[in-house]
Amino acid sequence: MSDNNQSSLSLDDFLPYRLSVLSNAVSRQVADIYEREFALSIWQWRVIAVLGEQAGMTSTEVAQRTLMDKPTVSRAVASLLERRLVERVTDEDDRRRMPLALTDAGLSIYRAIIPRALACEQNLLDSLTAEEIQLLQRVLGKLAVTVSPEDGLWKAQDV
Amino acid sequence: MSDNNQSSLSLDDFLPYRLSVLSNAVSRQVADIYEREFALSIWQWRVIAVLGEQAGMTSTEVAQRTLMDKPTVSRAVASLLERRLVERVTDEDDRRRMPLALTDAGLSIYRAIIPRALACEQNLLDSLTAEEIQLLQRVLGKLAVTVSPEDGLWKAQDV
DNA sequence: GCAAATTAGTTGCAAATGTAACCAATTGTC
DNA sequence: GACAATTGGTTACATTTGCAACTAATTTGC
Repeated sequence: MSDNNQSSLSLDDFLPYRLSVLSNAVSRQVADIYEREFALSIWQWRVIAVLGEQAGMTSTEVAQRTLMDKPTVSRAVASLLERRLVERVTDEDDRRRMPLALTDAGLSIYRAIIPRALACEQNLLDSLTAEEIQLLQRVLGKLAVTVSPEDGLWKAQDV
Repeated sequence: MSDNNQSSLSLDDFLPYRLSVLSNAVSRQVADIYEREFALSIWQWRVIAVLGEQAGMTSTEVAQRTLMDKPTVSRAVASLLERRLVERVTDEDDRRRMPLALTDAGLSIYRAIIPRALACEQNLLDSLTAEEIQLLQRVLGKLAVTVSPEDGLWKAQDV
């Protein structure tokens, strides 16, 4: 927070480190919800989250959307299929594509997690003023564009 | 960035997700420096970074400081010892403790990386105004306290 | 001053990752 | 319409990971 101008680096003041530390702490809080209560991995939760937002995505689309790599999506989907939280059909117009959707069970888990996750987020935001929140959102957007201008944002690891 | 009040969640607007995505993108940029040019893993780089800041720490202290777990530190230190970037002595007052320090080679790598890392950070900050930077620092601090009040901050994964 | 409990650090092992190789269906090109 | 190139998706394999068990040195309690 002090001198990040020339040749000295204090890890604690180093933005990438601070972001990482914060992001991980926040992720852990959210993870407690879906891991502990629903036995979902981060990846499984992400698949559910995007399918909840938009049904009918294929594995590849989920991967692009969430920045998971293909094998990770494949495995997450496999276990979700097994648990009957997700179902999959073959697109007859292009039989390589296999659009996914939440089952009723998957949807109800999705709906159970959402308010918890939002409450968790709200808990964080409650420590900030309205101006700070607004500015944080703007700054995160700006930084995201700066680091990966191509895709506008996106590059993740743990929700 | 829109409605995160009640029952709908847009992953893109979800703070934990945004933080994660951003943090990972930023980490990747920094990682390019120490991985590509110096063949250091994140863990190895972190050990070097803290020893560069404060020599004489033991593995356990490094672990606490950087939130790595003990085996990870142990392995990172082992490879750094092998590459003669770090040296280790046995504390004769407590022969379990083995304080670490950078060798000359380690120090010169440290010094080579620092300006690159800071430039990378600066590149990010350049997209923000002075007020935004100041406020970002404050907000990150507040959020860190909110997520993990005990240790004030700390919980990381990739620099 | 000795046994139990603690602490520093390492190692074993099982699970999670990611890269690359892979199969299958589709598209493009000639 | 056949063959190369592409794309959706899975599988194999080597590496990384993190927990738990372990050894060694030290401290505590009695």
